[in-house]
Amino acid sequence: MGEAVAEAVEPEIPAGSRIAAILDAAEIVFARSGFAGASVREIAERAGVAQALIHYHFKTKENLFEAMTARRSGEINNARAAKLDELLAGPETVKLEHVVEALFRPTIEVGHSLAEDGGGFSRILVSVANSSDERDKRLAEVYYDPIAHKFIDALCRIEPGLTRKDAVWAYMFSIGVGMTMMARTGRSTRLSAGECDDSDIEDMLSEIVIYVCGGIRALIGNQERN
Amino acid sequence: MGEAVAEAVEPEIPAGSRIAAILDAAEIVFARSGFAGASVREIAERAGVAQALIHYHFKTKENLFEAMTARRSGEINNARAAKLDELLAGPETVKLEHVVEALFRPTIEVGHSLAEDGGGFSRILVSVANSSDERDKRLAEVYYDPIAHKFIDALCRIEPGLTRKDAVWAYMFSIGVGMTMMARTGRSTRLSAGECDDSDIEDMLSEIVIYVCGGIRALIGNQERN
DNA sequence: CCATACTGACTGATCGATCAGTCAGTATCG
DNA sequence: CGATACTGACTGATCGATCAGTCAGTATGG
Repeated sequence: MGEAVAEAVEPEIPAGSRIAAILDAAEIVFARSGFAGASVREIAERAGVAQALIHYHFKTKENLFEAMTARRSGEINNARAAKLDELLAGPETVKLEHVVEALFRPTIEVGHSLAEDGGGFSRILVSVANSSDERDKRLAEVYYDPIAHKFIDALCRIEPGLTRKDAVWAYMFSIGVGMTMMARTGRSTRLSAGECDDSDIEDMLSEIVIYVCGGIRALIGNQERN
Repeated sequence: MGEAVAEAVEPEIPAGSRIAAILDAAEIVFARSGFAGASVREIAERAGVAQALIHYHFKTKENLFEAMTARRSGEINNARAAKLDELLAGPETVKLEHVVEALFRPTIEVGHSLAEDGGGFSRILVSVANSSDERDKRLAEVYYDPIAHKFIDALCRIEPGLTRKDAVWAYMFSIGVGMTMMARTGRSTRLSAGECDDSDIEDMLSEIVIYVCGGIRALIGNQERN
């Protein structure tokens, strides 16, 4: 099948437009305050537009939130899919470590742009992924389930000892580990007196890859335990 | 030093009291709507008390949130500490699997009470743990850092090959995996067409223990990689 | 000339918090 | 004993602030 996957709703967003300014502002404000805690007023102020313009373009606060989510999710998942396809298309055997890196690296590289403290869309992604709220669950399903299936399929293919069930658990748990990285709470820095710096992306990512691959491999050959 | 650790602020909460009713209601409403999304009015209504009574007892919405958090966190971490101390006090060598279970089981057993859909305090814990909000960060630090240090120390003791730095990463990543379990989004069920049921606590917990122990062990002997 | 982009002024609803005041119980004192 | 003083628990009413959303009208550019 083709390559375009998750857009078709977004009719392109001119980079310098007021719409892009609104989405940028929304990303920062929603990241800091969450959906309920954010106000359309503050987003408008930060974007330098009238509040009514937001309602003119997006109609509701919920639509704005979804548009902002869709924009970054498209970026992230296109990059993820490209990396994964490249790995799977190659002639040599695929290392689990490379798949895991394809899963995580685009998320942090896209997610940590904007927002002065480096935690822009990442923070939103964390709360959406962990929320039981109906809106957030729908967004996770629409924008992240397709890529999840791709990675689960890849896990099954490169690790034939992994049952489908354990591959799904492996994926879910690994995403959970990734959330630690995305949340950027500074807790690891505090708990380690500075040794584990969660703003040092490369260091954290290398540790995560080791841990996650170890976890996934531990699930292989697990089918007779049930 | 003594044994009492995290209370001393709470002057006991009579089980059948109105205060307990308010805390129960707060737990349900905050779990569903988050801090900003919840309203003191709704909590009062669910508790069957006047809204003003909540302000009489707790002064502010923030104080109410903290009191509710403190109550359950005390339950959870007392149970965690008891299980861990019991393991470490025994004569035989401590298995990593048992430490991991001591970390997670109290969390789900306490956290999944109340709230019709089984996701009561768990949901609050997830959002607090992953939030970059100052209030949530303070709560995590006050109520969860002490027990975190206990478990990190235990990891270092039973797995001498683990550096302190990697033990902190191991702890952080493992908590991240646990969050997957606490969030109860139903996503694993959806992604697996029913095979991975995140409301089947025992099944999920046994998978998590395998994955987390595999991840932690993969970090052992990692010091020369940097 | 007309659609698209955009705005200031506004609305009704709802928010957390505060208020004066009620009421049952309890200690104090003659 | 009974009157007085005082307490904590609790409430209905209401405060000002803020919320998302609406609308009539203006500017602009093809």
